[in-house]
Amino acid sequence: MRVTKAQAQANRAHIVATAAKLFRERGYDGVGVADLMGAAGFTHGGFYKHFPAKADLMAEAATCGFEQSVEKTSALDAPEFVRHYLSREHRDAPGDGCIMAALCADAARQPAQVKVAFEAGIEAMLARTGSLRDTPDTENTQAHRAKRIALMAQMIGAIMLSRACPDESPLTDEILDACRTTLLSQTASSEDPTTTESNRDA
Amino acid sequence: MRVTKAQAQANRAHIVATAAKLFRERGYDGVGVADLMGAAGFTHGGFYKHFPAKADLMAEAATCGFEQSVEKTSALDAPEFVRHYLSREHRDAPGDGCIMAALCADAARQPAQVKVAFEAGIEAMLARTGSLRDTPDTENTQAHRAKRIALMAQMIGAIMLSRACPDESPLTDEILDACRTTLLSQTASSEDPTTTESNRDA
DNA sequence: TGTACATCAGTGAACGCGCGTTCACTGATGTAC
DNA sequence: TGTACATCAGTGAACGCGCGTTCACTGATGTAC
Repeated sequence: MRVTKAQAQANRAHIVATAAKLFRERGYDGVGVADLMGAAGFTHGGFYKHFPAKADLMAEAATCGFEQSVEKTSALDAPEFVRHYLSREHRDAPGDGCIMAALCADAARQPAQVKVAFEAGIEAMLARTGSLRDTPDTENTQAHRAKRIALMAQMIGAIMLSRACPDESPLTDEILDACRTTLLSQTASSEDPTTTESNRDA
Repeated sequence: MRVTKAQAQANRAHIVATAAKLFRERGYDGVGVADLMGAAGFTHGGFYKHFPAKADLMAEAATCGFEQSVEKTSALDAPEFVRHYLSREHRDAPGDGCIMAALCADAARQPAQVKVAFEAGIEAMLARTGSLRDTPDTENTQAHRAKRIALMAQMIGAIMLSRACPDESPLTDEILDACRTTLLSQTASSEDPTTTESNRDA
């Protein structure tokens, strides 16, 4: 049953991408190796032809997840980014959403290789928020870096809090709305006031 | 080996408190029933004399964790709260820290009873941040509730991001410092400018 | 280009282990008289 | 207050199960001649 070198490489990438999604949906402990390989269309035994251990896949899947996020974000300006991030769609689809909002608590309890991947990914996301569409070059300074960190922390915290509430709880939407309104009024105060406050959709 | 009714009640409370700490340190999946009962000074078999299942303890431990947080916070004013929450001490001691920062990602994947406990706890914490020491009554309005939600989200996100970085990474401190500085300059802009910016200790 | 052999991606049974939960048992506590 | 019996908190062995990982095996791919 040997397979082309190119095919093997593609299969490996497919396993990583599948893991990146499943881990975000169910957490690192919520996805077994057999689960994962089945979802990717293989049997579990082959796993160790690609990865020394599950923890190594966690680290690679994290890197993959950050790359996806950076890519998805690349065409947005700052208010679009906030609205997209703090949408109900994002909250309800962790598997396709931000890896930080889904897994950073899990990552904190994982071995070094996973945390190193998170550190690099967080740096990449910070760089990305510093170069969103229409961002003036003056914002790419050390002083504004602190503000971007605070922005990211708030959005991640909002999604996580929102997800921790029962689906039918009014709090779950209120948290997203409150943070979106707060952030947009801060952002837009220096430019276009029409895009703030009243915008409560996705 | 039967035990006084009062003693049994005390033992039960001790198990819940032990769980509240261990869950925050290692996550719900990181603490087994035998682990937990051992840490509380019992053997595992007795667990089911107190709780129908592990998930029920998770919910009770969550309620207990929120109560602890509300209590600890009761004597602080707003800047003290921010400084305390975003300290290195808090980041490095999740077992004694905020349950939201430690477990809200885990809670999002747990059964309804756990998420209901989180919802109630989040409400309680929101009420608490609305009545910190020296808070003017004017802040206890619907409009300020949104700001308090945004504040909480940011602080929770900051601790989680910080914990996801490797211990020796410069990012882990930078995240706390950036969020503390940003929040204190917002808070203090309307009162005392001397307590802002330069304060980089716990 | 054709043949012979080594490689190795993927298979599926098997491993030891720890998990949540159950159960028969113990013996001090609580209760009924 | 004293006695007889029921209750039940806590014990520790046992349950089935799914976990991460290992291994002998397969057979198409890659390579050496």
